[in-house]
Amino acid sequence: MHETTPRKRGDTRERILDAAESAVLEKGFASTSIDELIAAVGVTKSGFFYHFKDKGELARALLSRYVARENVLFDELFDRADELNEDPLHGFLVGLKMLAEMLADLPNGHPGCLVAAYCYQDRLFDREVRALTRQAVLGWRARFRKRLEEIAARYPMRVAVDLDDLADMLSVIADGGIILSKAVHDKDALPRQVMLYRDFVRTVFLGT
Amino acid sequence: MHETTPRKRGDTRERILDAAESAVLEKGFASTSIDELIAAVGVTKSGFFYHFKDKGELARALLSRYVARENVLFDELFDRADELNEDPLHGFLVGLKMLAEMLADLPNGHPGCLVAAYCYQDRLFDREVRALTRQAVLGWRARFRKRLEEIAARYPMRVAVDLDDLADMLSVIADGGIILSKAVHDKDALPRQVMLYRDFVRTVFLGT
DNA sequence: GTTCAAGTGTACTTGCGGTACAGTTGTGGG
DNA sequence: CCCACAACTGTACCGCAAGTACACTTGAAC
Repeated sequence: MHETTPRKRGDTRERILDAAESAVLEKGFASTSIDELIAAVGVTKSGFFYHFKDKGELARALLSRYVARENVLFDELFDRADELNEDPLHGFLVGLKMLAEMLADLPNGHPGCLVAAYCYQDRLFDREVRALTRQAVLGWRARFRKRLEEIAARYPMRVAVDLDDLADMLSVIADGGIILSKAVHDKDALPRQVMLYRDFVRTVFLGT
Repeated sequence: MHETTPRKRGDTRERILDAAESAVLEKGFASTSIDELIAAVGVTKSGFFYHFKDKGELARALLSRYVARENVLFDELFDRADELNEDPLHGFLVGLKMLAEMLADLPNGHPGCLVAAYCYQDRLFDREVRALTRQAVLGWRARFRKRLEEIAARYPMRVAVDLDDLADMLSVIADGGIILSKAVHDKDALPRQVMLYRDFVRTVFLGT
């Protein structure tokens, strides 16, 4: 009855990561101070360094957790969409609509993509972190490419596009849409862009 | 024969901005130290503070210059495309192709978008800077929406999309494509995404 | 009732961002 | 010719944050 045996209440480590994630997305990694994190969490500096040997280890842990969570989220969302739909195209279109609705339901808009944040500060990080961001994006490409191949096996392509590019386009729309939403202070801009991507996918396989 | 009367050779201020721009795009604003900028340019700290009263003023000047340059670039590129083509749709499609080619010709890939970098560090900046990023993105929306309206006046829309969203999508593709390119270390990913956007625009107005 | 994970407390070093301000230099105008 | 001004240089300083070191405490599990 143990396995991990955390401690009394909600892992301090996780709460440090929570505080760090939102701070990094608002101000960047360099200007997120350890002092502010420990103040937010209510732990001492020694407590912080007990969990992370230095700031670099925090960066790695933050990104790993983020990527793992995103993958779980995509798994659940598109699996759920597929349960409602036999056809791979309509399953994907339903999944995209669910994604847009989920994004629209976020009360303060999407907080930001850590991979994007890290890309714009990549000289701060070691090769391990850079490899992780690369693998994350390539993982999303592989994930969506697989789905697009299943669709292309049943539907003729009305517009000649490369499936890797079309798969990448969803990450591109997500990251670009987040920036758009943040820049114009319109949280609905991101879900609208996802729906536009959905229109494109539908048109590619079903025509106009 | 003066007007601005700079000084002997190439404005120091411009060279500071050059150094700052590439540093900010690689490491973020906070971790771009004034010391590294003055070392790169060959000026003293006092020299720096002669041109910028503090780091915030550097941030403002950097962004203003960036946005102004981007606008000039878009003006020139799409004006040139229109000269080659009477039709607004084909002019836009030619412009997008020229944009993709220009991006593909960058030897080290696109260095990054300052607006995107600032969005992911926006708590570092004052309201003036945030207003500038907002106006920049809204300006791009207005620019491309105007072109899309000219197209829509002559071509029926085969796919029902909002023109503001379709206009925004180009900024989204650019910013997201830059992140994709940086993340996977493939400089050609960005121009391919621009071409994919072009495919979408063509399909919206010409069908499959 | 001891052991171990999960911390606390205190003290210190280093480096950077930023401030302040007086002094210097080259060039063009009167 | 020299003076004014833009464009710097030199020096000195402050406060904050990252990171180090290490001795100590506490609560739960076995």
